[in-house]
Amino acid sequence: MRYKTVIVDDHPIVISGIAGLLSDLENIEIVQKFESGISLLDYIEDHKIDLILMDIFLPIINGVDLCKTIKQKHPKIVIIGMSSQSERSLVMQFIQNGGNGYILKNASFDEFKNCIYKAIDGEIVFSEEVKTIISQPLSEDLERIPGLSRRERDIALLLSQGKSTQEIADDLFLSFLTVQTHRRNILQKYKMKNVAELITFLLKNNMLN
Amino acid sequence: MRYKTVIVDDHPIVISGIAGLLSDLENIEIVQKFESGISLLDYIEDHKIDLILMDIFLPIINGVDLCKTIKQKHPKIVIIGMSSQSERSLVMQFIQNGGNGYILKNASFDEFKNCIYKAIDGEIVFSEEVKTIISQPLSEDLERIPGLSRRERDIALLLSQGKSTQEIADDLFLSFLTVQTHRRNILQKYKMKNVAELITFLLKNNMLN
DNA sequence: TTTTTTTTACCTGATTACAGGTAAAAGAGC
DNA sequence: GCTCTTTTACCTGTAATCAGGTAAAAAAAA
Repeated sequence: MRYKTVIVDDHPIVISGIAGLLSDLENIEIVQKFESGISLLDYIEDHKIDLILMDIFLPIINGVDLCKTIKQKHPKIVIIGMSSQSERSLVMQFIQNGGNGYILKNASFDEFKNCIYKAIDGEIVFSEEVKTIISQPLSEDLERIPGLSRRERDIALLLSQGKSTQEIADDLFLSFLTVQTHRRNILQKYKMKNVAELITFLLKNNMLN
Repeated sequence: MRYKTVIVDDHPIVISGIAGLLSDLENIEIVQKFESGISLLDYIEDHKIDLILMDIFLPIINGVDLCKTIKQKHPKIVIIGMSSQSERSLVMQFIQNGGNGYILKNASFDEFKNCIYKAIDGEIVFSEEVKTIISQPLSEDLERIPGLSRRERDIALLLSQGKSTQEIADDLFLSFLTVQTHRRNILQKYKMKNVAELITFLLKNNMLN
């Protein structure tokens, strides 16, 4: 049996690179290439597909949402995500939305081939560098940081827009004193001296938006 | 004459994609492929090269510095930069350091071919999307933003670390009042209400570090 | 249901930031 | 030389933040 495979990437060069790589694999058949997720969604309704290799950073619709949409209707299709750089949270998000694996584009040809074969066999696969990314920071980066509550995030966002305590209170229909308490709690939670340090911290850790 | 060409990219897939593309061009001969700039610098001393296609985001040494180094010793080599996303300032920097062109990786095969041919003929070339990037934002993004002076950047950096006016004054051996003046000037320059808004602005525009 | 977290709210005092105006010395550019 | 920008510095007053303690609804989790 030959696995009907499609490639989704907004870089023509990358598509041709992957296509060249996959042409070595006998039981993989490339049936189509796409530069956006929209065109893939059209195609998928009328054609049988077994395997999808997709870039995560795509125009219009991103890889995570694309994966989720496809998996809802076609759970049997094996989907492998790719990107140049990667963050732990992004990889986890992709897997939680049904992805069968994640490969960094700096992976070697052998890594690519191994991952694809294992994914077809039903395994969840990661390229080497992805493995180190998702295993290491678990103890320090994500578990150490408590995370903002909904209200705290609202207030932090308004703080980053330069609003004063009074303005935030007016915006959220709260008492001045309530907002003041939230401010203090946020600062204490991360042991920050003032909003300046807090916002630097929040922005660098992508905790706003 | 066949142009001796090397490709530098830390993604094996991209290398093979470009190699596949260039194999169609009769007067281009790919003599070597590299995953980092260091190995290229070694190679270049002992071998004749006419054309280099290089990724800008490389490990250890970045594309801009690599281009500068090569051009100092070998000004006749034609160097074309590539990247996935691009900022205006980065493209300009690359050209100012001797680059002969810049192509976004989402360019079509035809764009790639055209750019390479024109670059060989001595032109400075850009792919379509790069052209729009470097022409459009001139009036709003870059010229509108005055930029921080050295001292202002020092102070802004310490502010982002949560330091108070007095602490900054102590750190930089300045009067409290001097730092206060700088703070006000920075806020006025960008019409920001307070440090919170300022730091959001500076970080989002990569104006710190 | 009980427990924990979140959200709401108040009081006080010390510290700091912000807005206004002013100005001289040093350096860069023409 | 002159001009513009930058860096340095001072004074005053108002407004806002920060740190301390306290506490009761409301919501979420156990």
